[in-house]
Amino acid sequence: MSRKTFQRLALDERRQSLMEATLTCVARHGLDGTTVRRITEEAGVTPGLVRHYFGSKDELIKNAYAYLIGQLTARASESADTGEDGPPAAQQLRQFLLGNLTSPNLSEDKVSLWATFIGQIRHDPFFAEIHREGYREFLEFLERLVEGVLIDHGLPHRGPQCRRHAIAINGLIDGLWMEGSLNSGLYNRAILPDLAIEATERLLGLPAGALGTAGPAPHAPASQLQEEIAPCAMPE
Amino acid sequence: MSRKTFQRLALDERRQSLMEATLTCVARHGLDGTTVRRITEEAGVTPGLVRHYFGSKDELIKNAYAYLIGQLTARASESADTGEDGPPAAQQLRQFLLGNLTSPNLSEDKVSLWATFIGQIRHDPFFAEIHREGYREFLEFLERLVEGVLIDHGLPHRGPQCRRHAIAINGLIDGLWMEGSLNSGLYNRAILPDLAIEATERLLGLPAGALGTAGPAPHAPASQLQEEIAPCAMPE
DNA sequence: CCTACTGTTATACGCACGAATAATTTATGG
DNA sequence: CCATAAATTATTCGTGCGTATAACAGTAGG
Repeated sequence: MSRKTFQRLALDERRQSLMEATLTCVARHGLDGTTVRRITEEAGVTPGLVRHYFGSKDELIKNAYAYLIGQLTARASESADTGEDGPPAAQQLRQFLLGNLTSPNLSEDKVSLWATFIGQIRHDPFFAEIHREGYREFLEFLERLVEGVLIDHGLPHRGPQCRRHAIAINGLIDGLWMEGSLNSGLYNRAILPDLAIEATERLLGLPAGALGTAGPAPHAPASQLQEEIAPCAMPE
Repeated sequence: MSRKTFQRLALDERRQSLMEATLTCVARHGLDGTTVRRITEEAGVTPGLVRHYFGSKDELIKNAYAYLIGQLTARASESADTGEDGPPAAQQLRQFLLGNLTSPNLSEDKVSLWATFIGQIRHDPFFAEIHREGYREFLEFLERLVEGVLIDHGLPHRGPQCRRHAIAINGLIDGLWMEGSLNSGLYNRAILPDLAIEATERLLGLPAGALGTAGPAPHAPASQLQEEIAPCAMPE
């Protein structure tokens, strides 16, 4: 009986591969269905490696959560490119909303993962800390976008007011993202981007169309209705 | 060694007691930490009863979820009493917002339970069905409230428009409810009710104060702050 | 080419789980 | 007050889990 042949991987590659396999398992089978054996099978290795790289299953799962949140917030921020000579604030905010309410962020997998881990916040301060950090980053980023838009429109933009607006818009995004990802079928979720943009304009007191209400995006073609694919897309 | 003395309970009482013990366990230990032995210990009975009343642990958990959602939606609807001679629509909507963004609905336990089960939707159509029904009920109720308010203010209230408004406000409530319940400490969650009311006024295009922005509720005293304080903890 | 190192596999152990079955107690109706 | 059914307990069984340990194999330096 011969041993399995294997490949030595760099430390970070192996760790990353195990974390991604973990997220795949949690998304596919839930936390309770995620076992060390399944994770390592998904990653194509044997169970012993979990101990070798993370010490325990719990540690692996915590690291996988931090990895996921890092990806989510990074992608959310990237969608609105705030460069030195970036687009005007209104368009940045618009892209931010779009980025959160279309594929790939609007995904049943992602919201499922996200919710599963939220359920752990109460039982382990580590999860709470990761969540808090991600939320803070998201909120502050949004607050800066809001401030820029208000300035451009000559509206009052003192600190507390911007923060209140950011909290409300963030709530709106979160709620729509969740229900849209779960896709209960009560409405076509393709309406969400427009709906969020219009709602944001009203929340900020902007004139209708200030964020470019019509159509999905300046450069994208009109047919966005096509259902996004990616049934089992792993976080890359 | 003598046997444990026990009490015969009516079928529904026993079932309910087991479902509540299940929710307690899930909230306290997560789904993966919820075992038949723990559930029945919490309920003060022996593990055999799970099989007797629900057939299996999985069935028990599904029933517990349905029970939870039933409670949540019922309480949400009750908070705005829509009787024959109930209060004006604006106050009903206001109470609805308040009911969802103050204790006891704004609770870490509840959002933790809720998220845990959301994570199961993808793996079992039963959970998806329960969620869909609860969401539909919530949304339709909200839509009716919105319609009433728009009519009272002489604003356009055709069907599609009301629905869009309801979707947005529902998203807002969901998002604020979640982050507020998790209480990451980035802001005092006592500001949420006012914030939501103001945001809803803007979303619907109502004049400021139309929903009664000042103070928590007509009958409640001004000091609502006394509850959980948790002042803005400064991360870093 | 050898040797030391460590990433990786293979195997085993102890434990807690869900479920099934048997024994016993409570309630009910004539 | 007894007989009978149903509710509840007590115990057992097999399984899969997380983890620990030892054997093996790929890799690098001399």
